[in-house]
Amino acid sequence: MLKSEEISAADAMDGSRFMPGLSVDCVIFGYHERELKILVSKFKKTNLYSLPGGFIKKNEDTDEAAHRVLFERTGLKDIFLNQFYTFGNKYRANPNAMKQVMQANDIEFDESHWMLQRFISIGYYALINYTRAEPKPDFFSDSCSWYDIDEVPELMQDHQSIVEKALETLRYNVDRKFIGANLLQDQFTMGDIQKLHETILGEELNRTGFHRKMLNSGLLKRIGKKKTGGSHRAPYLYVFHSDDE
Amino acid sequence: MLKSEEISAADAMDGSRFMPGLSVDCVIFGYHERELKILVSKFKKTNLYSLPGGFIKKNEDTDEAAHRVLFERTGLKDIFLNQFYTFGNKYRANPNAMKQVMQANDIEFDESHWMLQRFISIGYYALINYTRAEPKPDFFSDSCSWYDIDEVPELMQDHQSIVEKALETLRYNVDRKFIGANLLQDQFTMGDIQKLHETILGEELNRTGFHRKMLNSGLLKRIGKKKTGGSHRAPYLYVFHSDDE
DNA sequence: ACAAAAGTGTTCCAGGTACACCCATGA
DNA sequence: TCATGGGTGTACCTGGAACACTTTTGT
Repeated sequence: MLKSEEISAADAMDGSRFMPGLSVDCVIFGYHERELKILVSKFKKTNLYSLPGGFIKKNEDTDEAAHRVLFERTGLKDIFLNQFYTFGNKYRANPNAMKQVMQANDIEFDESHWMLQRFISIGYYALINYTRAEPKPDFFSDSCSWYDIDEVPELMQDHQSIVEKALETLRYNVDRKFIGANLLQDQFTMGDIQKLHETILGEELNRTGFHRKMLNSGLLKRIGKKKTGGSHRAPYLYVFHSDDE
Repeated sequence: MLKSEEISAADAMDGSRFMPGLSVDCVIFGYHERELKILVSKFKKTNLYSLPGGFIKKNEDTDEAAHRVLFERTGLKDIFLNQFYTFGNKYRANPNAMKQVMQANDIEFDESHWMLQRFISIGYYALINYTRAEPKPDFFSDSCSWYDIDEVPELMQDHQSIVEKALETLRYNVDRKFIGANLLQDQFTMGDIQKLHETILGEELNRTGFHRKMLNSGLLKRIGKKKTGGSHRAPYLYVFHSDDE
């Protein structure tokens, strides 16, 4: 079902379809069992790891390009996506890495190939539901998979600092935007949200204070009790208001 | 003294020097007599107004490009400059306006000229000292001058929304960053800062609360009294700490 | 002496933190 | 019935808003 959207080898190498010297890079966050994770791609037949990214079609908004990359990698649409910074250092070119990639894919190229030039990259971060995503590698990659945020392999170029800036932005926005609504299941307990926030921020939060702050924010709606849990009082379940009101 | 940095007609039109399809646009804020102002350029022999902007040289950081634009328009270096958003709507092209500009400058061009294509623009906002800037038009402009923020003429393309986003970011950051240090003179009274903040935010602030908040922030240093003022108690003068500590 | 604006003290309230206590549930 | 984690009440602290009062200057 994704086939129609997939980029073929010929398409991927046809620089004339894209805005030259420009790319989008996506820091795609997921959350599972108290771990914050991101998606990382590994280029075929190399040891090069990178963020999922792509180029911007000549008749495509940059936001559309980011959504397209996201869809191609995860199969998900209508995702929370946020532009956070544009990386325009003059040394942002990757000739050696890209040569390796093209050689590994038996692609002919010369020194002036467009993929060897300098790129300016627009950084987006996305929040997705870990259980719903089905990570898929692109044409150049043989894997696209989840890594715990502190176990990310060494990334090519400045992608490590892109991740850091994304994480910084996420932390900065954590109690200002609907973070949980995108990273959690539809129904969750107060403890679930608190654990999520603690994982993102990397620090423990006061339980009762957090509880009240969340309730006062008006974002949550209490719906019932859960029982399957362990040997303790069954907590309420909550949903985010925007779901149905 | 600026001559060596000025862009000549030939240079300005030589697209091969720049990253294609990319520009920086600068919202340059100044403050004078309780008015927040920005610099706006007017293209020669047209009625087109735009933000000061420029292209990114092939061997230049985007930040450097923004600083260069700023220097060329104001004669100032080491300016507070902040990237705030990248505008990548697919309709960001300006063929009609640019044709007018080129015709007005007797420049020959055809339909495929690089300046007629789609541009993605990286938005920066700058804070400068109104009294120190010496606004200078560029090659294509016959003026570059200050406009009160609510009396800005109609700007070409989406420049109006760039201004709005810059202002929004400025308001958001007003008590988080060293706003005053960049927009005020070296020495100022508490009333001066309060009036600046009120102007930026577009609302009145509690005098005593503001006073205390500023003192508690630890950013200010009290240095002495001023007397020249009107018929009232002489207020203290302050400087920003970073100036000499 | 009076008006004007600046500096400072006091009070009040909201939000956050901390602690305590009770509640419900499964082993 | 006990351990465990969830829900809620109360006390405290801090920072901002609001108000009053005092201080200093020029007219």
